[in-house]
Amino acid sequence: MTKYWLMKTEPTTFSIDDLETSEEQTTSWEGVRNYQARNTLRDEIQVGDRVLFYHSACKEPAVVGTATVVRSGYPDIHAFDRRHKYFDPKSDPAKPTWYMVDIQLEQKLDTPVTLKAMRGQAKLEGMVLLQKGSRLSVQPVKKKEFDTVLKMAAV
DNA sequence: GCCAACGTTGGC
DNA sequence: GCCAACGTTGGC
Repeated sequence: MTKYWLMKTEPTTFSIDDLETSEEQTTSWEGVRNYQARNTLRDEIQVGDRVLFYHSACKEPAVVGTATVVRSGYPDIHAFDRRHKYFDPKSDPAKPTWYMVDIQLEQKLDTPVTLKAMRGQAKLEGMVLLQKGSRLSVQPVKKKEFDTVLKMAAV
């Protein structure tokens, strides 16, 4: 069954425009270094799942597009590369600590759904993103929440 | 740039 | 195993 997720990225690092201009509009989602998010990437996300693409730590935090999962969890090889910024000496290639998935752009929203707008929407009250101190970079979204966000974009 | 919230590290 | 110190996230 299709599941729904939200993935955060700082647009200065990797934005929706970067995804749009990627080959086949597809990218690997590497560099997640949080165990809870790792578990999600490794164990839960399946091909065909849908993703809200969220820009964080920027002028206007917002959901800016949607993506679909085209490859489920596999080891984050950047953790093994000594010179890479995502290198982690504790990750053993024989038993990787970190995982990634591949996502493909579905649509870039004409109207981003801002964090502010989402906070004003009663239907999104329970959304993980909106909880106090929520820092998870890969987080579950309910179907109803996913649909509500998309509806808000189509104004 | 500030700072609250959170996760991780490491001494004991 | 506790918990203080530290580093990071991310909204404002």
